[in-house]
Amino acid sequence: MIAAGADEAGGGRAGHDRAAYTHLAPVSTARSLVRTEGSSGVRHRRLGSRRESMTISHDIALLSQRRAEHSGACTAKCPECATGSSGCAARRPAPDSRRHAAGAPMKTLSIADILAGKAAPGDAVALQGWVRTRRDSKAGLSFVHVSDGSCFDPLQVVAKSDLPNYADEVQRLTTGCAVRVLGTLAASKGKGQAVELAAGVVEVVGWVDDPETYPMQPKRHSMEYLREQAHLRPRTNLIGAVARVRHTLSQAIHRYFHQHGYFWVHTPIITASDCEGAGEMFRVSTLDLANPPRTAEGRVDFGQDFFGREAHLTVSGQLNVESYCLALSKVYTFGPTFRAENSNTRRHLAEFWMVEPELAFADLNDDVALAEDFLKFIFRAVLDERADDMAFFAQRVEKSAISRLEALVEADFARLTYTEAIAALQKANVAFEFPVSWGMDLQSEHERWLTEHHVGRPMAVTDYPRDIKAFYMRQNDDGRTVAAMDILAPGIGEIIGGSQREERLDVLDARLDEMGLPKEDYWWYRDLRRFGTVPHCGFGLGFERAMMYITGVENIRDVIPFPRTPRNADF
RNA sequence: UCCGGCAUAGCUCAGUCGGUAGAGCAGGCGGCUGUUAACCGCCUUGUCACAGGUUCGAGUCCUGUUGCCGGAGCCA
Repeated sequence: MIAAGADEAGGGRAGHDRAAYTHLAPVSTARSLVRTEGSSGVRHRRLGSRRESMTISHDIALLSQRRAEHSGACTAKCPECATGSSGCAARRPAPDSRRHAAGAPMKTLSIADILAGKAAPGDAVALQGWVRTRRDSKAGLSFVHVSDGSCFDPLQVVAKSDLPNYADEVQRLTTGCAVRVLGTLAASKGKGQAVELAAGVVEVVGWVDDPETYPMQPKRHSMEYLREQAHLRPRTNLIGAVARVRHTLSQAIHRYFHQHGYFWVHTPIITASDCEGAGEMFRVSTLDLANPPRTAEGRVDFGQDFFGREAHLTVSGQLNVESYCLALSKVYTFGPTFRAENSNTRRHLAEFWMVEPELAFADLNDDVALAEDFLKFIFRAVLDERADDMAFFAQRVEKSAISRLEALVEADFARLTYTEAIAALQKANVAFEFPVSWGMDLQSEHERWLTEHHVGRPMAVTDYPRDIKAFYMRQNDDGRTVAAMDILAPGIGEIIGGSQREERLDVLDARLDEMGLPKEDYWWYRDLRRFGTVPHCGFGLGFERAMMYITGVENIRDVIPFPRTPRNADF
């Protein structure tokens, strides 16, 4: 589905055609490229001083001179160059380009800065980035789209044939070449962009070896192929946008908690604790696998291992963060977590990031309120700060990418107990694959129906049967449910799961016994209930799941830079 | 882990009933144009995933292996 069809030349690309525009998409998400009104004021702040302008002019002259010298040296060293061989290593200016850069005192502007109006037409500007496309005009100029990743849009460089290295280098630029361009920002004479850079100097910082086999060709690639080129795929439109949104979402998460008085607790990656619950864990060991020490019974003697006991990668920071919650009151953990489950689906990773806040002197109502406020804040931040990338997702990946986020941000979350939800599902005139009965866990189809059809907006389902939930969730007075909650959202289903924690030692112990969990393994967790216990609650948000929801990207492997899945830890 | 699908040029794919392989893009050369994934002409490129089997003959049919994808389970 991902790469159906081969009509890269034609139109009629559906919104779900994820591969089509991953690389060079001329998608115009640039709106007000340069604010003409008042832009001179901005310019003065950044580049307008006489001294800076002179520096830039000097820089251009300097680089021109060095370019000329360099070309001469190249020809002398390399007879092949004269024949026009493009693969000649000796002609490549890479070593010299360091000198060029070192000798350039001018401040380089990012494309994001330029498009934000920090330079105005007429300003001298230095730009550095990677070539997306080159289009030549025999009339004596080339159009080179350069991207530096600072924002979605590339900047068009107009290079004229009077450049000293025009025929020798500019016309040999291919997709992926790294360039540094000094020039003058100008209002574009063409359509499709408001401004462009009239090049005074085009310096090739890094050539592309063998352009024919450069993996990121200016065409559609399948998502599967891009995963195999994970080191180069950030140069595509899609993965670049994902990377920027990931950053913005991460920053928004930290900002939300910081602004609301939560402390970020760095819970451990390696855990020797046995009490993190079910789920296969990755073992951490320094033992010689071929010849491990054995106990008298013939078992592997982990007492001789690095930590003196078995150790694993964490599957959740929750239990650890609870201990800091019962001291700092409002805390959260945000880091990588690991599951060694052999689950190969589009929604699972062996290594993923999780956000887990924990709040003391608080109950399930506070938990739901926090989740709602938190989700609205972080989604709003992405909409506000990455409008360019979100426009791309809405245009090329998932039509409703923006609208459903806006709907969530505006919505008043509904609330339903599990028992009420089951009643509603049983009354629904819908043929569910899994029959509905009290005591069962809600399937994805049930969650989707509840949030999309029953209430038609984001919702919290609370108070689930105790028998289908974890040992640490607080038992309700009815004796058969626990104070757990899931946040469900249209278009995805469950996005957050949380609970009020069992703060009563006797109830917790009874629960541990019931589930056959050895109390001694939970000694420090139980201590928290012995020494100044308080009602507290928290929830977990899978960061990549949130990324999928935001971007509409269907496979979780494409919203994380280097995905780890069964049989795949390349890069 | 289970079920299903797929594997052909650097990339995206076509390949009919079994008869030794094709298009577009990329790349090269030329033309044309303030171009917009430009366009036009010509040219270059193959261990048909791997290992067996059936057959006069296998990209095509059969078996196995590996990898990838989707769904389920598990979950975030």
